[in-house]
This record gives sequence, C-alpha cells and structure tokens, in this order.
Amino acid sequence: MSMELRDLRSFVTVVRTGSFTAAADELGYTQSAVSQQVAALEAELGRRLLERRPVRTTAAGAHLAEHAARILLRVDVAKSEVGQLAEDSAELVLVTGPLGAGSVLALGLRRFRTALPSAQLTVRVGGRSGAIAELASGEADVALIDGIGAPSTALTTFDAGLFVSSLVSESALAVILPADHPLARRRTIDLDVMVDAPWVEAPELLARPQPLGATPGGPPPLRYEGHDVAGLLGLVAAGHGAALLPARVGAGVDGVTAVPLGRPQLIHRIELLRRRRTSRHQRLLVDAITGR
Amino acid sequence: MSMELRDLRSFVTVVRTGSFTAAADELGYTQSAVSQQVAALEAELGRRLLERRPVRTTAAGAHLAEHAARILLRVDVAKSEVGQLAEDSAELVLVTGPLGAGSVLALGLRRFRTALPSAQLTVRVGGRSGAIAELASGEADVALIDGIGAPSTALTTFDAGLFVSSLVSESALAVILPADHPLARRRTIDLDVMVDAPWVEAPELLARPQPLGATPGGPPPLRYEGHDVAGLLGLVAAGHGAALLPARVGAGVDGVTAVPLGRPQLIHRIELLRRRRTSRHQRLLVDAITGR
DNA sequence: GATGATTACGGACGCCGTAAGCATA
DNA sequence: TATGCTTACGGCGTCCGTAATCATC
Repeated sequence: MSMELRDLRSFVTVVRTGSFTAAADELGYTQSAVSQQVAALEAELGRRLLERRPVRTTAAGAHLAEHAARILLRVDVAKSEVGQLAEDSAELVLVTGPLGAGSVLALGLRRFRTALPSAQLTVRVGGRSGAIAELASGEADVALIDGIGAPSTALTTFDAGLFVSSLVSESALAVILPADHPLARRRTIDLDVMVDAPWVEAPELLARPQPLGATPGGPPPLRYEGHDVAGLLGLVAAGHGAALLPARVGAGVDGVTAVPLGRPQLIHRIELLRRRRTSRHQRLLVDAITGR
Repeated sequence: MSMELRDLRSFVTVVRTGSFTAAADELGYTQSAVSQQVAALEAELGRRLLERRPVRTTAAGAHLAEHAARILLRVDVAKSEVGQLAEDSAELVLVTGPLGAGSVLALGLRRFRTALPSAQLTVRVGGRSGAIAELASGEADVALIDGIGAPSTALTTFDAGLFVSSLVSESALAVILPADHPLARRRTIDLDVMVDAPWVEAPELLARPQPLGATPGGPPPLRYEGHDVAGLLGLVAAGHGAALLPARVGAGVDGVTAVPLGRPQLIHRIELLRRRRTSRHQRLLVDAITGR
C-alpha cells in the first residue's frame, strides 16, 4: 500500500506517452496492470492524478510527475554508479543531440584519440531526453546537451550531485528565414518583431526558448520531428515559417538566410554532462572535449 | 526483483542506525525482513553494500546510501506537496535547531503575529536532520537550519527544486574558552593555533566545520549530545575543551570567555528553508521572518 | 462501433514472520 | 556465551493477467 518505484515508473510513462496502453507496452505490462498501478497511487495520495480520455495530468499529477521523473533518474544513476564502481573501461560512449555533433566535437575527439588511441569510442546521436536517460543508466559515459539560454548561464540545473556539467561552447544564434523574406536583408532581427510571424518548431533538434512562447490566437507552429538540420531548413525555405538555430548551421545554405539574433541576447550553448563518479578514461574524454 | 523504495528505506535506516535490529524496530519489521531486503539489494546490484559485525558501508554502499537518502527525501516532498496542493492552512509549524530560536526568530515571529493574528503558529525545536525530514514530509511548513560556512555562501545545496532557502542571518563566530584559559585574553583567535587543543563537539547543536577535521593522533574530542547551549558552556567552563559558537550565545556567561574567531573567516549562518510549492500563509511567514 | 480505460476475479509470486543456524564480539 | 545477522520455510497478501464492463471519441 506504500508508494513504490514500480508505480511511479508506470505513472511517468503514462504521462510521457499520454496513454495507458502505450505505457503498458513500453514497460511490458498489460493495460490493466498500469491502470491498477495508477489507481493505487491515486488511492494512496487521495487525489486524482490523471484525467482520462484524453489522458492529461491534473495539477497534482503534474507535480508528482515532475518529482517522480527526478526520482527515477537518480535511481538509474545510483544503479549505474554502484555497478561501475572501480571499473575503468576503455570502451566509451558519447551521446549527443544533432547540433552537438559539429566541429566542436570533432576537434575534441581528435585530441582524445591522439592521447588514447587504444580506447574504443562510440558516438551516438539521438534526442536530448534520451541522452540524459542513457547517461543516467550508464549506457553512455558522457552526453553533449545543447539549448538556448542567456550567455554564461548553465542550461539546466539537475539535482545536486547527479551530474557535472562543463561548458563546451557558446555560439551566436540566428533567425533562419527564406532567402526572399522581407526581413532577410536586415543585419539583425529582434525576436519581438517576429512575435506574430509563423515559426517552425523542431523540438527534437533544439528546444524552443522561453521567450518564444506559444503564440495565443495565431496559427499553431508547424512541428518538425526530424533530427536533421537539412529537413528543417527545407521547411523554412519553403515558407512554412522561421526557425531559430545556431548561426553557423544556417549559413551558406541555398534558399535560406541566417540573420543574427538581436534582442533578447540569447546564445546557443553546448554543455558536456557526466555522472558524478567518473573513471579515469571518462575524465580523459571530458578533458579532451572541453580542452583541458 | 526490481529495486523498490521499501528496500532503499530499510537500507538507509540500517546505515544510519548502524544496526539491522535497530532499523527493523524503527520501521516495524523483523530483523529478518530487513536482512532479506538488504540482501535483495545486494543481489540486484551484484555488490556487497554493507560489512557486518560491525555494520559499516562498503564504498558501493556509501554511494547508494547517499543517493537513496536524496531519493527518499524527494519522495516525502512529493507526497506532502501533492497532499497539500491548494490547501492554505492557517496552522503553521516552524522547526528550528537550538541556535535558530534566538532573537532573530523572535523578531520575525512578532512581525508575523502582528500581520496575521488569526494564524496558529507552532515553533518546534529539534535536531537539524529531523528538521529537514519534517519539512520534507509536510509536518513542518518552514525550517530554520544553521551551520558554519564562508560568508555569503549558502549552507547546503539540496536537489534542484526540492527546497528554497533564504538567508536569515549571518553572525560572527567565537571560540568559547574557559575564563582562565591562557588564550582567553586575546582579541581574536585563529583556528590554527587551536589545532592541537581539545574541543568539545556538539553535533546536535552545531555541525563541526570542515576545517576542524578530526585531529589525528590527539585525543578524540568530547561529544556532547545535548540540545542546549548551557550544557555545552558548562563543559567548556569545566575545562573539557573549547567550542565554536555564535559569539552572542557565549558572551556574558560565567566561567567562559568568547574570543572572536580570526582566521579562517567563517560565520554562523541561519537559513530559512521551505518547500517549492508554498501556500499563501507559508509565504507570509517566510516574508515576516526574512523581513520582506 | 471501435478504441481504450476500468473493474472483477483468480492464480502465482513475493514478502515477511517464525524459528533454526551461524559468526563474531 | 550472548548478541546479532543469515538462512530455511511456510502462509498470507499483493500484484498482475484474463476477461468482461464501461466510457468516450
């Protein structure tokens, strides 16, 4: 009758997938089992956590989901940390989002491979949330995560002591427009002039910064769920809306123009995340990528 | 066969109490059950977590205990937060350590009682770790915690988003000596001149700062487990060793002298801790104590 | 009406208690 | 030798799956 991790795991999976059935499939349960687990949570807390059909969190459920996600993340870290204690494997895995895999990484990797040619390194490119989960569970040794933020401000504050992050790079952002867009000739563009303009969202590529909140009233932005920059740039060129990306990835591409962002002063930031307890090989990799 | 909170709770209790039997009593299990729970953890992780007779953590166990304690703390916070959502009780509980209950608190409480005479306020004085647990579980609304640290540096970094802390006061520290001690006439005392001198530890009263590490070789310091300042001062007056306390509590007491601390520059800091989600009454109490 | 969550019910497994075993102070 | 952790074993409770029910798109 007490709250257990099993129930929390099912609950957050339901919240994430938006479906009892999908959560059950993912976790290897039946729909019925997940339903009972969520019901048990609701019974214990004395509050409804989810609205059904469609499945959405209540206020209480949203708070619980937030806590539960952090709890489960730490459980994964604890497991992998205890499991890998005193190991120092030379097989390293680095996970990164699509935008982390650029020149910065290449330089760091060259340094690492020169310093430790015997180590076997795998670079895996995936989504952002998956990268953090892999880092937590020990499937990956380090993760490059990126996002938009104010200069010199860390991207995310994780639970104290869960991960250590180091700055890899901060680079300028640009508003990506069709080449024939009326604003394409500007030297810089402030976000507020774009407030009513259509955007193309690409959450798998780069999380939308807070200032670009959902535009109430206007048409919902187009969602692009691909992991590649080229596809997004194609949509921009075709006139489906503007995009906000690091200036370098939009420069010199046919059909689009990258206009440097004016105000607010936001930058694209790449951070290297690692677990608190690290092996010698892991530290060497981190040092190589961050440049000592 | 999967890791569950029940096992983690038993494990951390064993670690804290140093005994399977004590943990079982505290949790309402039999010794046998706790033994099986810990064994299950060890089996799943594939590592020995505890040495027995005497009970001590292995390296892996120490790491797990650290993670587990944070996990369980967040579980308590999640429960109480979800349970108290949208409630705005006028019955407030403030927990504080012995050193937080002084003049600073009195002033803030007067402000609060003037502003909200109808609210029922309880001030509970207890130990430091207990205060945090009560805050997490919702038994307390706010907690005053104190400790020794560098000026303008927060005392403890909790998991992101678990608690919010506000500075209540920073005050000078003094080395408390018997009145007839050779150093009692000094204007200030640096800690390094005391390195070989005997100390009286009072962990329930004030955690020992890092610079006062265990003096290897020398006699172990006397441990005073009382919660009152007077008892500690009595021991100091009787010549059992020196103590480090806020200057004001040692001033003007018979038999002892409070000599201001020179180097390193450390201060006594009091912070007000509250959960992330707070009710209106809770916020009013926080505002009153911190002085808006 | 189909998809999908809930409820009913039965079986199997897991968890904990009792009791015996064993190691260490 | 006594205290305290571990292991053996059995019963009870819990948890999940099957299947029927209910609700919503």
